[in-house]
Amino acid sequence: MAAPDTTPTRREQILAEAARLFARHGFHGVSIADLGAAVGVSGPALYRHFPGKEALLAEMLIGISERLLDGGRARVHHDDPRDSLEDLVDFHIGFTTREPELIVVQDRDLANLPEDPRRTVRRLQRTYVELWVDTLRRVHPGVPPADARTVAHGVFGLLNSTPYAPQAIQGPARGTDARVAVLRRMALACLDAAPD
Amino acid sequence: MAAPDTTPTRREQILAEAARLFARHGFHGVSIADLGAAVGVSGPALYRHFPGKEALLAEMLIGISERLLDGGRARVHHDDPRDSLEDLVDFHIGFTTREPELIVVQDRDLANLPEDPRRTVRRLQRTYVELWVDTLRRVHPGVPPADARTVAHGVFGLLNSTPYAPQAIQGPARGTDARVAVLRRMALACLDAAPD
DNA sequence: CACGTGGGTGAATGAACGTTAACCGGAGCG
DNA sequence: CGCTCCGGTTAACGTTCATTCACCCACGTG
Repeated sequence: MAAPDTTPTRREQILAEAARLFARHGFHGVSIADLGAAVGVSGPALYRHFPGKEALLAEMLIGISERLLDGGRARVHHDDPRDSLEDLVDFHIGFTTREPELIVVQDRDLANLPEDPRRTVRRLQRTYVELWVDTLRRVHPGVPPADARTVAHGVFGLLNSTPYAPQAIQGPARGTDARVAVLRRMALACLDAAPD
Repeated sequence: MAAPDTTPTRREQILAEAARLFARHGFHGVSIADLGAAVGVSGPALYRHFPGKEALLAEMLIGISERLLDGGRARVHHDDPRDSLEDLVDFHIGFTTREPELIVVQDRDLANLPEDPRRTVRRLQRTYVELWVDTLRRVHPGVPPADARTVAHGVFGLLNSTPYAPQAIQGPARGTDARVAVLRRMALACLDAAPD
């Protein structure tokens, strides 16, 4: 494959900086002017790229949920559901380690979305959860759906704790590999704790 | 023991409503006027009880961290560290099920605190984490501190996922007991997954 | 009974912010 | 060359809010 375009478009720069800043200060803690400054333009220039601040957040959050859902779907097609489950874990861990800011924004600032995109995001999230629930129940058929949902939410909470680790909050760190290994083991242990 | 004073002071009413509203809409999503309305007075009346909006948040968050730390400390004095660990799990689950809004506010709105109280909260939180880390390492002496910290954060993420469960978001629900049981099993499984 | 104080009120103030308006320079192109 | 977008700029606007002011009522107490 050819080297992908290395220079991000202005639009992508803005979304990336917005993710960083929203993660650090919260949606309302970042002004349009701040965000402009972060990409080297000032204030109202952003309106050339997005219809407004909320629309920007909407695009970010919908993007995240879609990437999660798409990635998840791509990994549930193994013959052995156990393999699917492990792949889901690895995929999710990869996402949280590669883009901790997106994880933070996604569950911190959902409430700041207008009604309409919020429903979209929630629908996508629900579908992603169901992916896990179904796979889990294929591995452990005895588990009631409600419990499987509890397990799925719990495992997300567990894996999404990465961004709050002291080191992870600014830039990738030394101990990343060790943390990934520990999280992986914990997640699988949780998923196996489901039955009985 | 005598029945404790059943009528909360105005101050407590305000803190309770603030927790509810902040959890639902975020710190910046709730105006002083909203908050006043929620307790049946209007706007500036709150300044009779708190020096300002941020001070109110500070008191709430410091209160939460202190209650967690105190509760945690009260449970690590067993002879068998394994008992301490299980008590810590039960205590923490109790807190998250009894007061989901506080958990939400605590990790969503920490960033909205002024520098000074924020440091206080973080210090309290760190101490609470160390309580878990120490207890965990007493049970599994081989685990390196960094890994133990990863485990502790992960378990918090897991247990704190309760408030985001569809049912828990508004009022205590029917399936609470089942969820508690599942979470407990997962938490213990995580804690035992720590060593190799 | 006077009175101070605790807890309220509505109106005024001032800052921060999202958004819009008016204007502009340059790159591609007929 | 001249025109049209594209992506900037600064200044203005209007709202929303936290906070402060000036005033007020109702108690409990000396």
